[in-house]
Amino acid sequence: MNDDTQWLSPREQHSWRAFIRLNQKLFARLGSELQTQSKLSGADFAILVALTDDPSGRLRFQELAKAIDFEQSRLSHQIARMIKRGLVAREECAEDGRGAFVTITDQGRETIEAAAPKHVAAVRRLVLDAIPPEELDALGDIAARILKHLDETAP
Amino acid sequence: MNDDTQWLSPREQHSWRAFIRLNQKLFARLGSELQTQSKLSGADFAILVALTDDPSGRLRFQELAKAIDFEQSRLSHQIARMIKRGLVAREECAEDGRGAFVTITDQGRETIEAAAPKHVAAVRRLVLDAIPPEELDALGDIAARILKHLDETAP
DNA sequence: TCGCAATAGATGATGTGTCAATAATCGAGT
DNA sequence: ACTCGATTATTGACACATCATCTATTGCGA
Repeated sequence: MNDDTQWLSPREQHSWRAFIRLNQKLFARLGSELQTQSKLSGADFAILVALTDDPSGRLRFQELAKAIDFEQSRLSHQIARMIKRGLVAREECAEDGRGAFVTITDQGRETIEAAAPKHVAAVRRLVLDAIPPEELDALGDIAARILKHLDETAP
Repeated sequence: MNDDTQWLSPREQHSWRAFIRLNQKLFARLGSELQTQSKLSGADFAILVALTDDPSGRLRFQELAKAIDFEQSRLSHQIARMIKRGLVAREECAEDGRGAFVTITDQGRETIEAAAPKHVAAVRRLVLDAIPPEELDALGDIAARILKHLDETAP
């Protein structure tokens, strides 16, 4: 192994591993609470929130995909499953014969309205209660910084 | 909706959403680079690293599961797939008739030794280059704090 | 208006994660 | 020595993600 590799320093490694581990545990935990309390996956939740955020309660596939950062195909499968469960519906698009809207159903609305408070409570209990507001701000700043960098180093 | 819910303040929401989004994007990106450069999933990588970390290159399922924070069943499926690809092997355990070891194969070793430098480079390029060392430390501290809280609030 | 690249979305194959149920073995207490 | 609960790992079913491929439509330029 032609070793000009810049391995992580112990300090770097320590922080990086903590970060990785946090992500695995935290999102596993949040996902599992969502699942047992509200029968929703994280993806379900994100989609229902995005649809609720829009005044008309409906979005084109592309818009929705962009809003929650899903790939086209992932979204297509996801929506197919959600239609089967009655959470959303497909609606043909008049102006563009190829396109379609995704709309939230009444059942979808009820579901998200019941789920959201529980989810917020979980976030508060698991994360916000663990760190003071300044640190949350710091976390947000760092996240935003890395995100920006990621977008600049676009694939 | 009986609303005594403590919704997130705009400030909280801002930080929290950035954090979520970071996780989705960053790990998707790292995973996809790992996949295309080294034909490994994040799980494959974690397992090979854990096995390499151990001097004997072999671990009991339980130890391995604990080391990388996998559930039993997930690990079992994962190892089954990796055996099929020749990256690891199963070895019966003499002292405990129930148990088994997972050992890294030569091919597994070659694979991880080729993959690791590329992965480290990706972490450096995508993350460490985006933030100064103090912020990485801060990130590590916050992550550790939340992790500790998560373990205390055990499920 | 014809031709064709680009766009919108669907689909099937495959790999991955989770849950519930199962089977084998261990070990502590009787 | 026996029994029974705990531990160790596997399995099958299903939800989810990704990739490559496919179809239909649009819209642009010759």
